[in-house]
Amino acid sequence: MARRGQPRAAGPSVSGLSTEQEILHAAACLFCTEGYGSVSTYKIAAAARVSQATMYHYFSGKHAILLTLLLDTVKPSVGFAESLVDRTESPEARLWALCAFDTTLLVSGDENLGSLYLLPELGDERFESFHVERTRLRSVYNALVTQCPDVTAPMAADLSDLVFGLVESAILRRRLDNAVDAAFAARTADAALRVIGVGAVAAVEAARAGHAILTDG
Amino acid sequence: MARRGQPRAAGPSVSGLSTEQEILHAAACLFCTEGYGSVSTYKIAAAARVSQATMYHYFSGKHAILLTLLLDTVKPSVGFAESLVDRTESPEARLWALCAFDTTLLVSGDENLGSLYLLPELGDERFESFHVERTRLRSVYNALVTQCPDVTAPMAADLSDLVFGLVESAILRRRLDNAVDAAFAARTADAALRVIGVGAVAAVEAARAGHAILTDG
DNA sequence: ATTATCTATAGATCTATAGATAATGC
DNA sequence: ATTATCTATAGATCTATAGATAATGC
Repeated sequence: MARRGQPRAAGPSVSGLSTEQEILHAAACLFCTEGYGSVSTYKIAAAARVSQATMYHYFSGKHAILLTLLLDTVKPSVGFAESLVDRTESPEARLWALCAFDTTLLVSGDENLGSLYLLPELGDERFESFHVERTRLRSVYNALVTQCPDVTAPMAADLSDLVFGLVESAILRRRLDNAVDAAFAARTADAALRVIGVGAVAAVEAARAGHAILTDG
Repeated sequence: MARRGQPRAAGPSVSGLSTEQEILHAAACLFCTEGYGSVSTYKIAAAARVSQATMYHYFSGKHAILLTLLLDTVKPSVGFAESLVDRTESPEARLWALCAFDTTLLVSGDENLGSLYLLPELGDERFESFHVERTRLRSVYNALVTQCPDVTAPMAADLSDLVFGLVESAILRRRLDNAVDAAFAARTADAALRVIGVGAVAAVEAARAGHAILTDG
């Protein structure tokens, strides 16, 4: 199973990751903690233990690395969100599940990958396809919030933005305090239902049904 | 009132701002939209219509510009927050006022200055004094949430982080949709009270009293 | 004399490519 | 032959400083 091509000067990957994965991992770590523009291709390559030129064998430039990371991070959320649209559980239960799912993604993993969503450099048009995915995700939040019986039509857009914001604030929280416990996602989802005005009794039932969506699949 | 020194080649400021203010304004705009590491001192100087070297007359480097912007932005929040600590209104009312005040600051002004809080580059030790101020602000959120009678002690830290996150999510919202109406801050403050479990009746009274704090001063 | 600005530039760094090298596959 | 990697480097860009210049203040 040995690979083709000149061997890496620094020796093979200890983690067993492919070179491409090692580059992505190193870049994710650096982009999240030091920023995009502040990190050079040289620095990424050094962290991935390859020469700077080797990066170009896998990616056309730094922007292509970031785009890959962004799409890999957002796509699971979009996939789960869109799978909820046609389910028969109540909108509150599905919203609970979506909030808990996304919060879990944001607070798990070695790096705080959600940080990538906050980079000002994402305004660059090269990252347009990421924004398309993110907008799809927001649309599902908006659809579920709108369907909740407690939500009146004029408030729906506003409340769905507040809920979306509450979930994404997990990114900010994690920066301050990397130790987030396992139940944090459930508490965030509970708080989301309170934000849209679901009463205490209905919220308990929605949380139960939402949790069931996550566990049965 | 003419100023000393060689005149600026590009002519005097049209806006009436001092050169130093023009540099800060240009840098704020660029840092928020393009990032910190991605913006060169040359680009800031060009936007401020001075030579790149002139920047160094006012600031020891790019980091000093960012630190000035950060402290100028966070200090009004800290000042207001700490003025609330010794007031006699209910903790819910004071929390409402703080959320509304901070949200208003985040959504007003030409630039989305709150974006600066999200830059990964803030991990650099040069920005430590900003983090000290931000921690003081968080402490007031935590103190007010803890004092609310609806909040049980084991939940207090978590709920105050959720509230703090909800307020800061105004930064993310504004990036998506710069047109935020005047009542958005009040709706965010209302949502914050729901997050910590204040009942509907008590929330109306807290919002009224909180609003009074903002208007009487 | 002091101040604010400018021009010029040295030295550092960064990106992207050209071309060599060392492995496997056929 | 193909692939993955390396070394070397051209050219672009960026930071920070040195030193000149053009205004006001005394």
